[in-house]
Amino acid sequence: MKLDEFIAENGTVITKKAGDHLFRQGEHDQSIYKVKSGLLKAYYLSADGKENIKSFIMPGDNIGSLVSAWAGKASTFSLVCLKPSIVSAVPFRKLNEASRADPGIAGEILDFLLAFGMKKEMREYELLCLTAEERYKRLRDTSPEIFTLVTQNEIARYLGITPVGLSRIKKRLAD
Amino acid sequence: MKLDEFIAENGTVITKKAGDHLFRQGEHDQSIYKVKSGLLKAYYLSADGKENIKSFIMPGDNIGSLVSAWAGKASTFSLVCLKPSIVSAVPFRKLNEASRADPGIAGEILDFLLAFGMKKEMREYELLCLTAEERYKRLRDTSPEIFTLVTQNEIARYLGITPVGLSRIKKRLAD
DNA sequence: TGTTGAAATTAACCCGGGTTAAAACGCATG
DNA sequence: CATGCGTTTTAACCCGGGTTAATTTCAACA
Repeated sequence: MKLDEFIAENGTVITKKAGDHLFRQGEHDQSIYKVKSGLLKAYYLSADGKENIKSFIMPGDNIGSLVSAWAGKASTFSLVCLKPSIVSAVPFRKLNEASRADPGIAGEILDFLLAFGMKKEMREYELLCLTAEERYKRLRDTSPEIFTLVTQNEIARYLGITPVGLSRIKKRLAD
Repeated sequence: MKLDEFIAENGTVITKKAGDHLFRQGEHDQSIYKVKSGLLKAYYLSADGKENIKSFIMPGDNIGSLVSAWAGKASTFSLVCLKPSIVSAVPFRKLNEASRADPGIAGEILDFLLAFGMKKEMREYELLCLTAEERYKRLRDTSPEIFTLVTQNEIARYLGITPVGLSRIKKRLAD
């Protein structure tokens, strides 16, 4: 658990209320966050003001804008607390330096990135190959907890459809 | 360029004809491939036999099934040559060991995974937030070469629509 | 030059989900 | 208990893309 130690030593503990942002789309943010408690969501805001939810982030999860932290560009998404949350933030630069110096940390970061990559692959698969209805069934079967934590509105935006659309799907399945 | 050296030393050069597979969905494959020449595509086959293209892989690119190589599970996609191709394959295990031992290689693998993660994020964004028409325009503007390399059929399957749908979009835009 | 087969276009019909707006359902608060 | 506000449902209409099948285009080759 060298990585956790490193974050404990070098990270800043941040306490946020529901509705508070850690960063917003378009801003630069060089931190990687580890969630200690609470619930967050990462979302895109499209040109016409529509919200699309990238992911929900739960205690134990890591999150940060790779594009911003690594490539130094503006973040493509926003990160906001859905519930009061405590996270620890560590500058990506420090993490990167540490990984170059300490093989143990490098290994864990590697594992983390591989897990991250696999998760993204899964999401890509779902968005590319499955219908909205199939994505809904999958979410219901694999992450039922999420339905008790967020509104249906947000589930819909995560599935890539509107709340109205989701309501219809549920109705259709109830027959 | 320590990583390239490592692959040159430890990799196996493989020559394939157009149409040959490196691996198929459902199989186990522990290799990471670096493309020297040619053109490949990674694709999903859904239950009803529909093909969805995950990505095109060009010379210089790396590809492999993370799920299979790292987690030891069956690959979720197939990898096939669209043109005669030469790739070098290196077992993921060796790469992993090398990265634990050599910080230089670890650093490069880290960079690779970060770049990979960013690419996936971009794709997730496109599939989640953009319409098929917007995705088409984006591809046309950012990777025009691809249109000279593969059939429209494959462009469509990459965009997540049918060839017929793509033809309609082109028509619509031509006014 | 004509033939053949793959790729691309077009047309007709269908359907899932978007959009807008109205109704119904909570559930907290005074 | 009544009020009010956010969430969910329902309804009506629209539209993009799927599906199927016919047609056209084009390149390869005899």
